[in-house]
Amino acid sequence: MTTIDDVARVAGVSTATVSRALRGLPAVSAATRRRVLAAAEQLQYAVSPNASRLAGGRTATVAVVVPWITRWFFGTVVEAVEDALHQSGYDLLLYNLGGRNRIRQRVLRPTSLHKRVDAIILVATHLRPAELTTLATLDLPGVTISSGSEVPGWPCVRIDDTAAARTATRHLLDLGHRRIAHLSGDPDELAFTTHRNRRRGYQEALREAAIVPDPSLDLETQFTIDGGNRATAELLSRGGDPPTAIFAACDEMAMGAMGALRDAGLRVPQDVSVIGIDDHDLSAVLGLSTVAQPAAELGRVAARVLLDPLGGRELTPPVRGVDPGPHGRRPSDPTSGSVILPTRLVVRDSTGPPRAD
Amino acid sequence: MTTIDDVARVAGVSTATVSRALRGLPAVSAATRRRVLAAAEQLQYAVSPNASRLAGGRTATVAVVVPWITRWFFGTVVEAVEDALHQSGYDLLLYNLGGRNRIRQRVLRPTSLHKRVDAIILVATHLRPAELTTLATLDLPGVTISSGSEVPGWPCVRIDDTAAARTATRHLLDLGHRRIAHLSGDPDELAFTTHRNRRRGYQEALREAAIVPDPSLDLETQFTIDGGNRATAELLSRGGDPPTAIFAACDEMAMGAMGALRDAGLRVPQDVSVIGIDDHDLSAVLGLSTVAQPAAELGRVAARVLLDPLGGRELTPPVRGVDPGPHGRRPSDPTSGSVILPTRLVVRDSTGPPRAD
DNA sequence: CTGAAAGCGCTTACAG
DNA sequence: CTGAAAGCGCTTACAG
Repeated sequence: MTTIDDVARVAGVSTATVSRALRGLPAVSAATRRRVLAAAEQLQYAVSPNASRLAGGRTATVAVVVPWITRWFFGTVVEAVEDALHQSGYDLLLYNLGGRNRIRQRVLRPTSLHKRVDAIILVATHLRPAELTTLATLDLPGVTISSGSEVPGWPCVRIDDTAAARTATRHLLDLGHRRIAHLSGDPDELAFTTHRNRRRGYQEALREAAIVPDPSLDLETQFTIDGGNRATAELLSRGGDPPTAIFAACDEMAMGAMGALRDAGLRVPQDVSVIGIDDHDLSAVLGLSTVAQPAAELGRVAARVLLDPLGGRELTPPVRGVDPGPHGRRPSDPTSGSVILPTRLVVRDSTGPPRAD
Repeated sequence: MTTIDDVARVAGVSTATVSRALRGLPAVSAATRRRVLAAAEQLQYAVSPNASRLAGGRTATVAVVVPWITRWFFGTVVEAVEDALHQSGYDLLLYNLGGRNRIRQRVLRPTSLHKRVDAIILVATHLRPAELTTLATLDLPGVTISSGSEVPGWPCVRIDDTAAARTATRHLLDLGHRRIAHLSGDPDELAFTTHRNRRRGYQEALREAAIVPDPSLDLETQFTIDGGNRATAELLSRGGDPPTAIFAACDEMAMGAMGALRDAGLRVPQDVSVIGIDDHDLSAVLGLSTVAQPAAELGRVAARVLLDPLGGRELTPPVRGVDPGPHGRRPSDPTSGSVILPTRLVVRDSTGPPRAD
């Protein structure tokens, strides 16, 4: 294996000079730099990340923690984050919680991320008190996306969930619907603040229309196609007065709802209207009305918010305490750098006026 | 930051003993081990991965290269691989090619993965000759999943694409269809051997039924919902004699096709039958008939095939050359360890007999 | 602009 | 079973 010593020998300089030349540091003459680069090229030299990181005191690695990489929102976020990190010279260490507690314990405990990453991106994950303490102990910079928990000192990049839900619900109200069901996430799911805020928006919109929310129309299930499917099937199996419209807290649940309606012989939107939140890839094809959220943009912005203070390739230690410096986050302003990105109502074929009968 | 020296001091032993005790090596007395573990616990000590890897000569990291993390198949594979790797103590370094050449160059060049990972998992990626040379130069163990290219010395975990396509097509033939269209992947896509094999299965099934494949019914597009949508729209816009059934090379394309058919006012399956390959999460909800492939199982098996010779947590250097040793792969048997997993026809509501007219 | 030397925090023969 | 010491391959003051 060729090392920095080999390059130094071939170029006729010291290893210190090789190190500087290869990293583009200023204190190297043009001629020397050329010789070093030529030697490195000739030897097909690649720096050892472990040696470099050990000596340099930084890992150039960011942990990305997501609940379920297979779901549209998280996959899209990770794709954007991966691109941004790699462009800035950072490695991406992926942790997929997947609802498994053993993974949670491995990731969210003091000894696992410690010394392993320079920063953390936490996507839609609700933290238990002990886990928050762990993160505080780690004392690493980080950013949350669609935060399930506020982490002190970490900015959060998100949409306004309450407003998005209100927009979706109001769209149904404007069409004339009065009995509007809501499919919400399981409170045990990882980011239940998302569910809570979307429910709040739903209820606010109803109340603004002088409708008292009917608890029997508000179902908790999984944030998945299958969850939406089962919840809707249950709603329909109850008998009584079914809703004329369904607001699902995400597009995947909305798709599941559409499937259940079809199975029950009901037409969308003639018999029941359906709207979600996301603008999933499939939504356009299925004609699903939705409130679009910019998942990729959330990832891009989060990476930028995180990396800017880190200084791109030149990591400076996270700033803490009394004097936060020019880029520092003030303890009194724990969400400095937080960003809320806009959503947009997209009306397609799955929503229409209720039947006249 | 607490180091191994701190633990050694508190436990009253040398750092060598701490190192051995913490890693569970046998040559430590029970009493000493207890003291060391207690000291480590008390100090909240976590080993520095970089120092450990530099000294130990292994990275305990596996690179996972996928074309598009946002697509169902790759997301599902990555989820399974991530679980298996983390359980075995390996980090997962994610590379999402995303059709971007700059990423390709960063990943698939000699200096990027070198010294950074112990092994590579390459998912459905077709390699150019120069990239194959690069991998040979890196001389790392690896495994391909749904291989786009045979990498010498790397086993491949996959389904039989030709057989899966034949099964799907035969299902349509058995229902009485004669004009069956095929939606295939773009030849520039990353894993075009997949497309080629699925086309072959389609054509073989037709020929077995004494039907000459009609090139005008065989469309190349992207392996996505949108690709299937546009290809189907084009098929329908041509006029003439439309197909009575569509075999899409993956479920996402099939979903796009269903959308285009709906937009054209055609019913599935009364007017046109549709079948895909995958068994995507959404397929059950949409009632899409398909040939199911075990994406998660492909990932699990690939991780096992890769990690078994690596010896789990105790990495031994990859075996090369004349004497491959007990776990080695013989140069004369480049795909030793390769696995083909079974697929399964799943008939739902999107396929039926052609119209009688 | 350049180099000698210390140091990053571990692991691993080697010796006992 | 345990320890002293060398070494992994870099980076970084420090000195010039």
